[in-house]
Amino acid sequence: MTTRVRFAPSPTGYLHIGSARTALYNYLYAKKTGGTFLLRIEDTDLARSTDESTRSILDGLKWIGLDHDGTIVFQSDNADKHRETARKLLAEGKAYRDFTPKEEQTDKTVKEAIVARARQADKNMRDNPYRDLSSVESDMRAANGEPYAIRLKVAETGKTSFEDAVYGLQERDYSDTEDLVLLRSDGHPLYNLAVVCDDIEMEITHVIRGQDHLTNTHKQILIYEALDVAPPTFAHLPLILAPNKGKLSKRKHGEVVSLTTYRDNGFVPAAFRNYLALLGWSAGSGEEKEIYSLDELIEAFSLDHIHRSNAVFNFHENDPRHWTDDKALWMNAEYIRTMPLGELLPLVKAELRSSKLFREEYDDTISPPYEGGVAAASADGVVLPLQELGSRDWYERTIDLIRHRFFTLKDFSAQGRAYFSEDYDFDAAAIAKNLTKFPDLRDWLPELADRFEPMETFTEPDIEMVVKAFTEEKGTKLGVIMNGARTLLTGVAVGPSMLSVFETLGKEKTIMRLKSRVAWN
RNA sequence: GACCGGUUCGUCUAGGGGUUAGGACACCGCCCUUUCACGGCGGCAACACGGGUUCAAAUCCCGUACCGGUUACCA
Repeated sequence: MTTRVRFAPSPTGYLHIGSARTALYNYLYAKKTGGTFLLRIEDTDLARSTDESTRSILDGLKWIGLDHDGTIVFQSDNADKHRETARKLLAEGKAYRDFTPKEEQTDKTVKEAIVARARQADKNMRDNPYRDLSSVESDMRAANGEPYAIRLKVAETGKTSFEDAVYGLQERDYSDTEDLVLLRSDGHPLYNLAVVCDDIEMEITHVIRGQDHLTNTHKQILIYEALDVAPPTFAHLPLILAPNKGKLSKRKHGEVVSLTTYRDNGFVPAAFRNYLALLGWSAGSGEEKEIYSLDELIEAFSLDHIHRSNAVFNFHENDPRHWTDDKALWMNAEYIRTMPLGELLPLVKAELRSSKLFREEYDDTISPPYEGGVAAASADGVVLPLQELGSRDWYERTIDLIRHRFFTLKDFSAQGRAYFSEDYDFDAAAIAKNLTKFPDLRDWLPELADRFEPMETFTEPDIEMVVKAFTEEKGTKLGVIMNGARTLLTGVAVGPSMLSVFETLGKEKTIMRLKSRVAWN
């Protein structure tokens, strides 16, 4: 029997990172076992489900690279089958009609009711007066149009048990499980019924989902048993918690919990996927690897290395530099600086495009692509100065140069803006540290520009000679000139070797910016 | 309250009877250097607590504490 798993989100908001991780684990397990990864949208809560949420979930899955197999199942399409199943159970005497009038409740009153019920100890789960109503009377009252819900008739004694692939043997006494409602009095099928029916119909072999469903599982097993169908294997996942070890929610924690936030804030999908995979699972057995490609994850993944304890997602509110978990940020930086340039380029292109910094000549396909680390050369093997390279070569080499200190793709258009536009901002701290502190630079930098003017080849060795001679002449330190120039040329205090910056920007821009007075005012 | 889980550095984790308790992130220091959030080297830092079992417990058992989940005619 081949493995069939499903990811079954309810479209009541954006894709939560915890859900994204659940989807990832399902995907990894399917790929690992050569199985099928299905997608089911659990949209039976009509009041809260929205198409927009569905779209956002689909976008998120696509972004993080989890393509599902087969067509998407919308649970609401199966409502008739769910109702039929409930009626079948009723006809077989495994469920009963509950004529207790429905209480009108809001989310708030429900929570209050749960707390209130908690206070009454030793509640008997079988005290429903309609549980043992004769079928004759039940049928009669129903025929009279009296509204009723259908509840599963849970046996008086016994227990449900199953072997969870993560948490091991799970047992629950029937006396701890109520006669759960299968069908609402308005005919609407409820979650546990719908899930079981759909999982049976979709021939799901492994249910991999959050640990918050652990107790639901006992109810669902009861339904499987009533239906006389063997339940699938269950694997429950530890939860992802907020820094205070509480629930990670949109209400409380805002957009850090939404997958789309990471897409919109310059994350490399593979990096975030890698991070998520390691939050609740590890390869074990002394493996000290952190960076995993998708193929490596599939290769290493197994249910028995999923952790049992919840993990804290350690972001820092009100700290822009640590706005999300440090390890996620680090991993993203790691991907940006080490991934093959060819894979990074499309991501950077999208970022620069959205900031209107991308120019079509960067895409010029006439010149061969820059491969990273190797200087571009003309046909006869002579290394060409950068400014003589084609636009595409210049662009690709520049991206390769500046990516080493970037944390997100946003940095290419923010800190990296000066490489692509004349319209860039100056960091106040950088100006204070590298320019205003040395007033002489006000005259020296334009003067340095004059020294560059007559240069025929504007390459690193030549530039170095000119700058060094200039520094000695002025009797100052090389750092003063270099750092001042860096601030003026790029607007920021950090970046690659200054000689590469000069060469990358080219003679013309270098001269122009050195003479500019903008930063000084 | 009841039922069910969980507890190794600040965080993610390895280790599951004998280890100087390992790695990663963060933080700190040194080196490299014209700057730097790159790179190199190093440092700080953990087995929740109490009993037992055992020659030996972070590891097995029991209890306590704390944290989490569930307890809907929500999903």
